[in-house]
Amino acid sequence: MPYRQTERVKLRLAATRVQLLKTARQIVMESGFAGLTIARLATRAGVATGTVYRYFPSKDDLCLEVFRRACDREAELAWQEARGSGPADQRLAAAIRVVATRAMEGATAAYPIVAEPAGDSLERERRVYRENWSNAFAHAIRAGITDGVFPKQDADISAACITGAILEALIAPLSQVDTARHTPRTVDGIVRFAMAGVRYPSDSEAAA
Amino acid sequence: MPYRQTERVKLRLAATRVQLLKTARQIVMESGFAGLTIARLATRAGVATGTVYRYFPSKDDLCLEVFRRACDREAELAWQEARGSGPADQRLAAAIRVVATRAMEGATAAYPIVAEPAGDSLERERRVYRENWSNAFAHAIRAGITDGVFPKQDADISAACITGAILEALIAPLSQVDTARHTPRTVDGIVRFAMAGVRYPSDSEAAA
DNA sequence: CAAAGAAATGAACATAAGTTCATTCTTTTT
DNA sequence: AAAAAGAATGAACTTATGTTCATTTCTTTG
Repeated sequence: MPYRQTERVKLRLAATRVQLLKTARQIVMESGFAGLTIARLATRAGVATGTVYRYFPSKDDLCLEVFRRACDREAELAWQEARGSGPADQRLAAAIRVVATRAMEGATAAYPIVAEPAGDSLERERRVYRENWSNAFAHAIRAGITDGVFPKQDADISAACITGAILEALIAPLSQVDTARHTPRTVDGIVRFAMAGVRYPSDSEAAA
Repeated sequence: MPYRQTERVKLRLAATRVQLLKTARQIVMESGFAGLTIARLATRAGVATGTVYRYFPSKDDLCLEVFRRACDREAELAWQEARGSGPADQRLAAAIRVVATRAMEGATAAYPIVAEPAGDSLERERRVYRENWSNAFAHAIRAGITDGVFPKQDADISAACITGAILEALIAPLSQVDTARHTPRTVDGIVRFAMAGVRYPSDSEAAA
C-alpha cells in the first residue's frame, strides 16, 4: 500500500480548486465569461491546462460553479431582507435596495453575472438566479397584500417587473463603458418606481 | 464591351439579398443568433456558402442587418404611441402596451432580439435598441410631468425601469420553454405596475 | 456563337477553443 | 532508497465556424 492521499495533499488539492475558482471569478469580472478560456485561466492560476480538468469535468461545469458562488451570497441577502420582521412594505423596499445597491457597487462583476452573453447552461442558471430574486420580492409583496399595505395584484408579475427594472436601469448600461454614471440617486429612483408600482392600484380599481 | 450588369440582374441580386436576410431572420427566430451559421443559412437559402460573402462582408455585418431590420419597426411603433396626441399618461400606457403585446405575441422573435447571447457588435446594437424604447417612454413621461399628470421624477430612470420590467416579466421567461405561460392579463399586470411607478410620488414626497 | 466579364460555387483553409492522454514529476509507504 | 500510486503537465487532437479563392457556370454583347 505504497501511497494513500494524505490530509495535507487533500488540503492542497482543495486549495488549488478554490484558487482556480477565484482566478476564474477575477477573469470573469474583468472580461466576462467570454474572456474566460481554459488556457488563460490555467496560466493565471499557475497550472497547466490539463490540470484544470483534474478539478472540473468541463468548462461548462467550471462556469456554472463560478456563477453559483457569485450568486448565492447575493440571493441570500435579498431573502434576508424579504423575510425580515418589519412591515412588509419596508421589507420589500429594503430587499430592492440591497439588490440594487450591491449590483451598483459591484458594477463590473454584476454585468457578466446577470446579463452577459454566455452559454446555454449558464443562461438557464441565470434564470434560476433571477427567479430567486423575484421570489424574494414576491414573498414580501404577498405579505404586504395580506397585511393590507399593498393592493391586490399578481405578486409574481410585480416581482418580475421589479427585477427587470433593477437590471435594466442599473446594470444594462454597464455593457457600455460609463461606469461612473450611477449614483445613489439612481438606486433611489429605482426603489421609488418599484414601490409605487407595488403600492398603488390600477386606474380602474382606484376609481372603483 | 461584352457584359454590363443589366436591370434584370440587378433585381435578381437584390432579391437574393433580401432572401438571405429573410432566411437569416427565420433561423434567428427558431434558434437564436447562436443557431445562425453561414453554412446553415446558405443551405436554407439555396445558395453556396461562398455566395453569402458576395452579399455581406462578414457574418457580423449580416447579423447587424438582421437585427436592425427586426428592431426598426418595433421602435417605430413605440414612438408612434409615445408621440401621439392624447393625454401623456394615456400615451405612455399605449406605448408600454404596444411593446409588451408585440413582444408577447412573438412578433419580433423577441427573445433573440432583446436578450439572447450574441457577439459584441450585436450587444452594442441591442443597447441602442433598448434605449430607443426607453427614450420613447421617457418622452411620454416628460410630457406627463410638464402637463402635471405625473409627479416630478427622473424620467430616464423610470423609463429604463419600464423597459426592464417588460423584458423581465415578459421576455426572459421565453429563454425557457413555456411560451404558453403568458396571457393578456400578463400585459395588464405590467402596464399597471409601470403606470403606478410613474404616476405616484415617493413616500417622502407623498407625505410632504 | 464566341468572347469576356460577373456571379456562383464549395472544397480547402484559418482560427480558436475545449479536451485528451502519454509522459513526467511528487508524494507516500515499506 | 525503491516502488507504487497519484497528480501535473502541455503538446497534440478535435471540433466548429468563419472566410477565401481557384474553378465553374451564367449573362451579356458584338
